[in-house]
Amino acid sequence: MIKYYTEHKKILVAIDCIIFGWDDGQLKLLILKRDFEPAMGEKSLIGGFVKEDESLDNAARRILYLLTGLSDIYLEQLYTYGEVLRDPGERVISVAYFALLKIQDLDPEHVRKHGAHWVHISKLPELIFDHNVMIQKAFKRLRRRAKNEPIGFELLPKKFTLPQLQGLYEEIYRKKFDNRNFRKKVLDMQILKKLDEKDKSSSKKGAYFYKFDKIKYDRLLREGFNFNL
Amino acid sequence: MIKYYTEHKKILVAIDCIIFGWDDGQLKLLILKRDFEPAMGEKSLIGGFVKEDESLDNAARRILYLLTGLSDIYLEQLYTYGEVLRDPGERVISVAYFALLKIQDLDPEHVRKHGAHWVHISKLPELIFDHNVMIQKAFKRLRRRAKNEPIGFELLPKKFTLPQLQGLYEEIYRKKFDNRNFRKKVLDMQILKKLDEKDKSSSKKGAYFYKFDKIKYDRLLREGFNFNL
DNA sequence: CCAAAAGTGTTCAGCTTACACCCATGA
DNA sequence: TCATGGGTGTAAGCTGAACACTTTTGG
Repeated sequence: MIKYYTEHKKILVAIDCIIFGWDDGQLKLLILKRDFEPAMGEKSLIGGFVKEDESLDNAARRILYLLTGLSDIYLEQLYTYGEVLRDPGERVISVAYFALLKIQDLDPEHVRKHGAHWVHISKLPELIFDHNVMIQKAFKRLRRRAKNEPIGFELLPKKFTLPQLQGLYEEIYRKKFDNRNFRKKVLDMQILKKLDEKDKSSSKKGAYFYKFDKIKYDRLLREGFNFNL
Repeated sequence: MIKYYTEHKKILVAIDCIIFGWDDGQLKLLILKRDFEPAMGEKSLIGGFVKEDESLDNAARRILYLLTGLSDIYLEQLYTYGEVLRDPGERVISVAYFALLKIQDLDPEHVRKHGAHWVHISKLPELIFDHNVMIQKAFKRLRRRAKNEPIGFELLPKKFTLPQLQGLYEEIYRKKFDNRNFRKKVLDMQILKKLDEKDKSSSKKGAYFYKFDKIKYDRLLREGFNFNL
């Protein structure tokens, strides 16, 4: 193969993943204790370097799979961080990815074995480099998406109750919603299937389970429908 | 300096700029005829490689300055394209930037000398690699921003008329707006200063010039105001 | 029987949209 | 004087926000 760009310098390219999960009524992030220099022992996002023969998206998927054992994670490129001195080890450009997963799909052992753990978004420690900045951006992206795309369902279990869904949104937007208005808006979209089953785990009366109806959602999309919460 | 990441491969990182301009009532893009291999002679976006000692943002500014002679351009990172085979010359990751400028600030000679020219967005030719995809994304970004941020004023001259502003928005959204509603909405935001001067170039009656009042806009922002059109 | 969470409708305000005519002026 | 583009107000519909009580049932 002829190389055309030989006069230009190459640069290390990394991936960092901001992974959101929803657990026990709380929005959490997956954080790692770094086991290599520089900054060994400090807290960081999950990351890795992009290989010569893989796309950015594939690199992100590989890194996520390595750490979670999951391959069907919601994944979206977030932003690329390229300050010259952002990594004290060497010049590294980092492409940040935004990921959502259902914590209950995860093998807790697998995660712990890799030194990762979940941290509530209000209790984030100081992370290395510009990782806290990345998280800020990811959180904004989460808010925008949650308003306009049905991505909340990527965090909840397949079967969820309306109080759970509302709790998730209240955590994402850090404010309370009126439950009558919230339920009305969600149900009016007609993208949820009500199940006969109830979740009795958090009340005596029990709350009906719902499922996100992706087929119907996709059909409505084609008809010009817009998700809006 | 100790190198920590020696086992990882480096990759070429490029910048590509999607540059919007507003001229003669039309939304245009700045396009280049490529003067190096591969794909010499084909049409492309303005681009270049990131140097070892410059940030991504600075690389984008450098490349824009080189081509336009301007340094106060609206500039925003758009997305990073990283398919392995996107550039047939070699593996290159490209960070796309989204830029807006006032065509009348530009020295037409300077631009022409570099082989660049403006193309109306509906008459875009086939560009190299994934550049057309980048433009699609940039156009979506433009639409989102134009709705929620006062970026239309980056494209218009300092003094502009309301019919001009409306024309710009109609071109961005490819649809007509009701002029009464449009004017009302814009003026209600109270971020335009009406001048005494009129533009008589496109009608006998003449249309009043306005200026975007950035000071006032910034003050309103701090008070929780949101631009919305 | 009672505590605790689930579920349910209506009203009002504000915003968006639709819509048509007069004004100023240069040619 | 007339053709051309600039400028103006109002009514109807829709959407978002506020608001309080009944239901269910395990303990």
